[in-house]
Amino acid sequence: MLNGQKERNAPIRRAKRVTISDVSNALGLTKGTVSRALNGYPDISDSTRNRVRRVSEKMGYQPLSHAQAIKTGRTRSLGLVLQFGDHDSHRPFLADFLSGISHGASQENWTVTVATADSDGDTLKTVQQLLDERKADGFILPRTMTDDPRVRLLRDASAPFVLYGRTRDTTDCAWFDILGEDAMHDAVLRLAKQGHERIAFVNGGSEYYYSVLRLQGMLQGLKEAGITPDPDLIATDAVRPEDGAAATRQMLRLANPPTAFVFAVDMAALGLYQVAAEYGLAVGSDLSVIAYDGVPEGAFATPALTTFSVDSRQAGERLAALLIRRVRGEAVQNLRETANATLVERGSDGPPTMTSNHLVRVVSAHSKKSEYPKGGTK
Amino acid sequence: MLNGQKERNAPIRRAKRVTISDVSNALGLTKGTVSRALNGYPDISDSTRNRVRRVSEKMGYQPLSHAQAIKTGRTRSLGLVLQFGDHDSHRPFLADFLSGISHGASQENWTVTVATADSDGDTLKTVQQLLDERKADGFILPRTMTDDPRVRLLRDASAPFVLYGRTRDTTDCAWFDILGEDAMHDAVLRLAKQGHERIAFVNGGSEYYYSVLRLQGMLQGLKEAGITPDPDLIATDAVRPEDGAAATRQMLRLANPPTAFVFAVDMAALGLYQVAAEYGLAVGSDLSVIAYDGVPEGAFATPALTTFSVDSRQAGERLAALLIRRVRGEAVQNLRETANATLVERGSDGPPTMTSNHLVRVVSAHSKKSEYPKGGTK
DNA sequence: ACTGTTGCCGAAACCGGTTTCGGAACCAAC
DNA sequence: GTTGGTTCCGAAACCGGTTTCGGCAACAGT
Repeated sequence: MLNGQKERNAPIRRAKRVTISDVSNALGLTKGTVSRALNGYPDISDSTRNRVRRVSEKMGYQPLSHAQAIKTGRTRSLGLVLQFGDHDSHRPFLADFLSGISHGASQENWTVTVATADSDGDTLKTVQQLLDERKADGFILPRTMTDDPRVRLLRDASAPFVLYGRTRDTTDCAWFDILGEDAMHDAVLRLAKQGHERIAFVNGGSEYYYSVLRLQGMLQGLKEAGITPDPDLIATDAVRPEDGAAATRQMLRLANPPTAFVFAVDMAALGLYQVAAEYGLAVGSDLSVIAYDGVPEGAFATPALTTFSVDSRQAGERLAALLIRRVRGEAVQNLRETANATLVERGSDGPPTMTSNHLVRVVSAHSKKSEYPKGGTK
Repeated sequence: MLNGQKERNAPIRRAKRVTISDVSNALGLTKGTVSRALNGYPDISDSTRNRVRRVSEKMGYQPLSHAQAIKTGRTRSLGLVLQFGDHDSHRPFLADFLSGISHGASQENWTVTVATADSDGDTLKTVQQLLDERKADGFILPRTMTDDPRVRLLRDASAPFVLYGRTRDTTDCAWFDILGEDAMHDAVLRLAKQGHERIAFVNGGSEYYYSVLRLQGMLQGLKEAGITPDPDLIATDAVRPEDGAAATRQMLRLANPPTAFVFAVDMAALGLYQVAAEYGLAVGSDLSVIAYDGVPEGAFATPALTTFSVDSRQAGERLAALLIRRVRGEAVQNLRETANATLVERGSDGPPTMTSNHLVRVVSAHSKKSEYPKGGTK
């Protein structure tokens, strides 16, 4: 679609910039020479190069990125396509994440172009468009899936990108990721040490690769704690409170319910609180829960949610740095970093106050009771 | 600072685009003519113009914004500089807000460039830089202050901008805003109707213009309810839970404490919950509270916070549309829109269970008691 | 029939950079 | 004193558009 007809624009009066010609005139050189000097071409003598650098710095010369782009195709801007859909995904971290990206970008005098989409297809379309319009030189891909169509698209277009998260096929992939598997592992061991023997795991969206990893970490933790995994105590695809509540409810109705829960996602874990209230169970004693993400909402729950918090700002900053290096041609093998989530100990976990056997009686008692009155939360 | 030397770039293989020359060749016209035809110059015959439009559409021609920018100075991108500082400001709404902006921008084939800053000075510097580098044709200014330096900067540079919020000096200002004053007014009347007679108001950051407006709305509400305002029941600069807690605590210790609170900011209102727990007061009955913003955290408090929710996505979308029209030269007088917040009735308000006199006894009893044990929240 | 207008388009300059190409100057070697 | 090879810079083309200017053809006026 062409942008319509009579789009007559108002003039923007802006301070006139110092151009490369200004610099070259001041130096008595041609603009071609100045350009080559500044861009590190080898056929410029050191003395001239230094002279050019000094003068252009003094004159405050800054090349106009879109003027360079016309020849180079590069804009010095990184693209970020956020997909907001059904569940709130990265909503809570967004501010920090963006702040980190922007900070990392501006370090190198780059900018950030963001766009949003509301479906996978929409996201791909948007990425493609940004690429076509040269509005982004490369992309940061948050929330990577096990098999990610964005990766396929960009790989095929041989356009630079960097993942926030990992993925199955790592060909051409650079990434930054938090070791969620380690966090899950630690969470299980912590609960086991507190005396829990029935530990449930409620995983996040199964399309995301982090789910694969976190499950692995959890299972490894169980193994080290000497607990045999029980398939009934593993749920998937819980990302919203409702999902978490459903999973919790189902597991509590087992003949041998868990006394502790590990959630792969904070927001899902918040659903447990609601179910606990329904059954009259105290979170942090009757029922323990540890989750992952560090969303602000967790701090406002009572008791506050023990969680593994990720530093989204750092993630953003590292991703920006990595992507810039990627655009500049560095090999992906050098561009893979990880970091750890940090445990925030709060009040939602602790030694169990009842055994699984005791718990099952409380739950069933409540179930019978609530068949008559319309079981309220209060 | 010049971007260093040997920044040798990797080639990006990208689908080759159809350029204006391709189109002009196909038509047997010069590229100048094609350009003028597409951009609505009057010296092109209707028949030619239509022919050009048809063919370029069929060929999928899309002008490269940075190629146009080199001559026009415009990139078709709107700038958004987010300031994250001390308190979390727009953190919770950011996702929706961005989504709205991005959506509004892409409607007209524009893009969004975002940057972040962590102080007022930093923000101004960033805006200036984006302007200098032509990375943004105009700016969306969220959280406008009564006297906003960003407005002064952009006004002086005669660069287009649009406010999210209003400000004192409206010269050259276009805006979109939510009528927070109406919300505050309605909140007061609602509480008054429930039977409250002592109604406190805890305002937000006093540098923001919304505080001026919301206070006005609140006072108007009191007036209509026939309640004389009490200066002791008005606090300011509460934007975080701690701030709200402090204000609440102070007012509860008055000889004649309020039974209801209106908060200008949700996050501050969450602090009241903590203080209520300290004093053993039940929110929603012993103490009523209504706030404003609609942050997700409010839904997770118990009881859930009654609040006036703002549609940030809509705000973003409208702002983008307004800014684009502004860049295209439309007069600011046509570019001023407002909308209303919508009341979300939840459990944090209701008829008072005690009079102010009764309340004061509960509070003082608790104060004495808590001098001995180390007063815990639990 | 001669002269102004007007409508419409081509030609060419321009925007601010990058990149290719060629040649002048200098040096060393034979 | 040629020749050959480097080193280093100027000249000019180029990128993909926009905008100014001028001129040709058609039309109207007298």
